[in-house]
Amino acid sequence: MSGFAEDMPFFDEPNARPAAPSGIAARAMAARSGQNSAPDYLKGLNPEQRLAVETTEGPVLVLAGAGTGKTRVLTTRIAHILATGKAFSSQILAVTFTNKAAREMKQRIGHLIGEGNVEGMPWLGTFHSIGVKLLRRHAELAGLKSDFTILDTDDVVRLIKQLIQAEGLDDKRWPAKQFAQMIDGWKNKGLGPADIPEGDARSFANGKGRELYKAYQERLQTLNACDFGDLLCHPIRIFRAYPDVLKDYHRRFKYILVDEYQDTNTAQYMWLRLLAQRPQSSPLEGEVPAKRAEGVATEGTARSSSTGASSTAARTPPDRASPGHPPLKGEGNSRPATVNICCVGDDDQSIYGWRGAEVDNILRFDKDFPGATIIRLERNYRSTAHILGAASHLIAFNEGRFGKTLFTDRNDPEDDKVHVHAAWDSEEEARAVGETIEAYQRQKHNLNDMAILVRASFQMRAFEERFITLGLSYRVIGGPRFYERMEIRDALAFFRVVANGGDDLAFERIVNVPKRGLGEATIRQIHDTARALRIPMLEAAGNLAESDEMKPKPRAALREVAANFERWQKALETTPHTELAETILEESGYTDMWKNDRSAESPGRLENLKELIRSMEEYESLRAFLEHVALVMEAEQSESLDAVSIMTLHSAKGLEFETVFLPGWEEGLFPHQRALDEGGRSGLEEERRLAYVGLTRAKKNLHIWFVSNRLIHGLWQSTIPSRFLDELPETHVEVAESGNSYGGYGNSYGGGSFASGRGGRQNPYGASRFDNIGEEKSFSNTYSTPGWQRAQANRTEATDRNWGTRSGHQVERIGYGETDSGYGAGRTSVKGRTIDGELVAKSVADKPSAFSVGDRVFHQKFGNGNIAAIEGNKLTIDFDKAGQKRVLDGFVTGV
DNA sequence: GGGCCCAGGATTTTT
DNA sequence: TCCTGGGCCC
Repeated sequence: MSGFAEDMPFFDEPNARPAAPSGIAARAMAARSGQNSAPDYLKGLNPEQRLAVETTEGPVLVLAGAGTGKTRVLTTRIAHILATGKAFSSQILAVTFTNKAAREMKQRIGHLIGEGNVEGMPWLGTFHSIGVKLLRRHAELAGLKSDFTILDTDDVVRLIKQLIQAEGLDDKRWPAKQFAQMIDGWKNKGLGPADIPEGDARSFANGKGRELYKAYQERLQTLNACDFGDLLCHPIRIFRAYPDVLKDYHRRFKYILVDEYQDTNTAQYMWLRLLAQRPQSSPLEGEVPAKRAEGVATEGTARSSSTGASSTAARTPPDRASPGHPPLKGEGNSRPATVNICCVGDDDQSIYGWRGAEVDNILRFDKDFPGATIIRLERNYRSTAHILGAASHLIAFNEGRFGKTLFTDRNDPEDDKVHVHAAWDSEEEARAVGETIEAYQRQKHNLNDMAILVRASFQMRAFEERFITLGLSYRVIGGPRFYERMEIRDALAFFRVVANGGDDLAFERIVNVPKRGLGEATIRQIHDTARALRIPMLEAAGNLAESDEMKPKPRAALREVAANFERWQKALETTPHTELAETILEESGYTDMWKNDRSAESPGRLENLKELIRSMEEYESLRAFLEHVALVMEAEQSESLDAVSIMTLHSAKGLEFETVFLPGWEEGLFPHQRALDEGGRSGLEEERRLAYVGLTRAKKNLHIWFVSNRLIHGLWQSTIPSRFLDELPETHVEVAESGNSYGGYGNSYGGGSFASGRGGRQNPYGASRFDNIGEEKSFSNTYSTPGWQRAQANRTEATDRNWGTRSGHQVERIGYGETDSGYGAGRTSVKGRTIDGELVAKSVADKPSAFSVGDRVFHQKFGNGNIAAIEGNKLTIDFDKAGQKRVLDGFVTGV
């Protein structure tokens, strides 16, 4: 990564001299078709976008900054390839990460070239959906049948738990969930049981990690099932072991496009490389519009005749290209040995490293694909100059990046600077954000145009609570997904068994739902019988029901279950699937179960079940629906309501809003402590990219908040403003006077960086690994300024107050009235705060309370009340108005 | 099988 | 502090 600096001149090349060979070709072509009568779909593209669209041959990396028209380029590029007859839609492989992105692309291509023409595009989809498609065609090469089932995380965990128990291991000491994550991690890297590092193998299950992984894969095979990772790993293995198969796809795919390339993990990378590499590419390939019948995508893909023999040959290490390979630019017309692959992404928006994404993939694109054209899209159509200025300045603190600078032509002196606000605590923060939103609302802004983007979901609650009291409509995006709800998964399990009697995991899930008195013992018996006879559990249950090995009660229950499924399976052929689904839920007693349930959630669950049935209507058959569900774990949100969106920064990627609120910019929360502890410097850089993503979501108005006190795990902790605030450029930022100021009557902040001006960075408190990262260059003087030294000298538990006063003279009004005493930092409980694992703020939480039961006290938020109980410094108080609450004694005063 | 109690965990998330 | 999941008892 450090090598990038030297390579920089090359990276700048495409912009400096856009007329790379392929560019010339593209231009020539455009000229031929008449420059002035350029097709409609090319109109309105800027020169870089157009270059990205028209450079169809050879490897191309499009570095598309936030808001620079990435999707537009991708879709127009496809439209262009189709419209110019370079390939049929069935010869284009276009991969995305999410179904949403795939859907959007399909739609937009449709708009460009007419709906009728897109219907092809059979190979536009997510990595996983394309993986399934490949695997269904060649299942037998992976030891599966083509109707294999796809397990979700829940199934996987249950299965692993069984295996751990079968090994005679303590499933508490070795949690199945953890192992499932390990397997996932290995599969993200494309590693099979034989490939995993010895250390990894030893670290789990008393050194049995490898055997367990192997056992897991074997079990999947007997179940004729795959997990998500396998959808990529199996095809990789097949491609490696059966060159004929791979070659067939080489012939098929003339153009490969990849969206969000910075998010690819190693397995996805390997998969792409296999498809993209053309060892003996024909000189004509990709140039002659294929008018042969082959293009019509007959399903009869050449299959290797040698079935079985599931290959273990592919034990080669990850397919990385030699890093030292110099870029072969300007090699005239010689065609690189790779397909026409176009990857679009933004290294600055790589925020999924923690789940296996390798930013490195995008950073070494030109090494992997020598002769690559790199095109930067830096013209931003989304945000104001202030927002872009702030974002660019911040992201420049990262080292491992290509380096782009977004710019805009927009220059409206009316545009607001980025607002930074301080608040006392998270409630105050929520209140202030609420007020700001209402102020915007009064100016006729739509709630739909506003979003609150948080780092961690626990932050959402304060906003929700506040908005409920205000009567402000909001919608939470993300959270528990529809298909992850218990009732939905149960229902799906019934359907899965009906569609595929061999789906043991689904069978186990619902065999005793609703309760039929089939306890663990019975289930074990079914399990054992099934294993012994190598038959599905459903079948084993049927056999047992007819034998006399069972006690009468479970026997009757089993008989009923078996009869039910038999009946439903028959009905599958004759009954419309939505109708059948309803019947199943009725006859199994599942709907009744929830109808009889008196808990608060049951009406919602019944509603969800109805919704499930409704959503099935869009699919042709039960099987088609199940396939969809396995791959699409999302539920559509209704857009009709005008509401503020609340979501995590992660789920905000790719979205944009007129007005964006970014609360919680405090050390420990953002950047998140765990990211720092576990990810070190790259962890910090990823957090910074997350901040960058957050900033660049805003079109016009951007408000950042930090608080001095946050309730974490039930204890109030004093906090320090995020280092990212220091990394915002003064010229584009305005520090608001008070928490709820709006539209900026606050005076501009003139005291240098947040760090030096406010003192109290983390540095004073302990040795930090991160002290000299990123900021060192710009703020190398930070720690020697008089301000910092003063701060260090003054550093006491009352830091909060310093923050307060720093953020404006009106701090008092952040509280409610003249409240220094009530919130006196001296009595505020400060839970031990760690920096790099070191306890830096001594806990004062265990001092006994000075109050006694029955005392009349006053609390800033809850008003007057009487102390009902005391536990150390925690008081239970019956408030006159607010009811009974537990508060820390530092927050109340005697009356 | 249901309810109670205690321990442990409490970023981010797609497929 | 608050929620979840699992163990244990009736």
